[in-house]
Amino acid sequence: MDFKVVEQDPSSKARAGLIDTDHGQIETPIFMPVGTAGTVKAVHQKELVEDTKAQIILGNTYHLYLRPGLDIIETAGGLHGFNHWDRPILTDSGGYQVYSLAHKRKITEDGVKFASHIDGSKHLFTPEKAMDIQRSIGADIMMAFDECTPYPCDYSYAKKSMEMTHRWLKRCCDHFDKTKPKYGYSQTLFPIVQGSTYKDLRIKSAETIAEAGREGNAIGGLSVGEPAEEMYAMCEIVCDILPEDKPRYLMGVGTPANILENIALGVDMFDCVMPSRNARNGMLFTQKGILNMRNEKWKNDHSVIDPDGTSFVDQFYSKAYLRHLLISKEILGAQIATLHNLAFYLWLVKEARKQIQNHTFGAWKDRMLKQVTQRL
RNA sequence: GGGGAGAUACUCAAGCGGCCAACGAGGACAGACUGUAAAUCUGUUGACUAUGUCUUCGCAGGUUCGAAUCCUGCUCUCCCCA
Repeated sequence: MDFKVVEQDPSSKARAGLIDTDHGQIETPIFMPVGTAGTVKAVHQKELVEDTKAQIILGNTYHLYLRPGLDIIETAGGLHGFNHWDRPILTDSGGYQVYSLAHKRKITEDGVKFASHIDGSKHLFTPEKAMDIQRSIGADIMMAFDECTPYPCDYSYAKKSMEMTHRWLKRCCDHFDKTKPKYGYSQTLFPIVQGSTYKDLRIKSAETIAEAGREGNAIGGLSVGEPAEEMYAMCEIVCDILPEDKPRYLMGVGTPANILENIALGVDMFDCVMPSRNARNGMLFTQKGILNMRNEKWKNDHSVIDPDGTSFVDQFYSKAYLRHLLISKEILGAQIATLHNLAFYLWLVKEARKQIQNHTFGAWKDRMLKQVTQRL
């Protein structure tokens, strides 16, 4: 993997960059749609490429390991061969499941024992195993195995957890470095900053992660319920420590406003289930604000979904029709809404990149922030 | 023509003397969702001059301190026999 900053915004720490992988180039800042189980829910690969303009998607170590299982993915030639996405893939390590499935797992120094959410079977995830699984999946960007701490999180726990995540990182790096890619293209490993909402812990963690000297760095443990201002504060501290010449990936973020604010702090990569999940639940994000498409006010509104939208669905279908589909729980409703939201998120980061290159990012960001947070 | 069963809020459907403005489901309406246990979850859903009052359980009477619940008549629906 290779990264270079191509333009620095003069009014903030925002930058436009390029990531090169063996599966192609990624223009940053970038939003990466989440495809946990090997699919970005409700969207075909063809639509993902041609309509949403996705450049890289996520997969999940925990979910894919449990189902369909690594033997099947390896036989297919890795996840790329399995789902026929031929662009870059990033896999989360299962660290988020340590948080989201907290009541189904037990943490020890060795690793995390999960009781499968599917059948209750027990599975021990260690840093080494997380590397092995991601090698088998064939992710272009692999994530270190960490503990995503909850919010609020008391200081002593946050510190202990962070220190363990750092020890796990060492094990991840060692194991990554002594194993090889399985499918003939290169893979890289991103370590993850933790430290909850504590400034000193975040500083310590960012320094540790920077010292690991990997090709890119991630910020985790945020957007877990803390106020946005705390997220920004932590992100700022961390971004200032993480090396400038490597991509910074803020995990699990966020709303359009969160993304703009964090781009301004120097973040290059984002992922979030929000555009896809909320789409399925009837929420549309647009330049002009947020629409709850299930609301009665759209019932007889036959104007196009989003006149500013870049997806074909935006001008092709009406609000009234989309509302009908969503209310009726018709599958097409989820598909249209997801296409719209992902296309919007990808437009947002692409436009941010353009504004950074034009040195107009600051004013544009302020204007967008006012708009995207509106409730329509 | 004879016999039987039933009519409950937008719909279906519990309740069968007081704990009933009435279980539950659907629908409708609103909200939540941030490295996806999520095409999921939560709340509201008779009216109002709203920590209380009023009007509701086919219609009209009656019994009772008290009725959606018991009695009488009527209207309508469904089933079986002729």
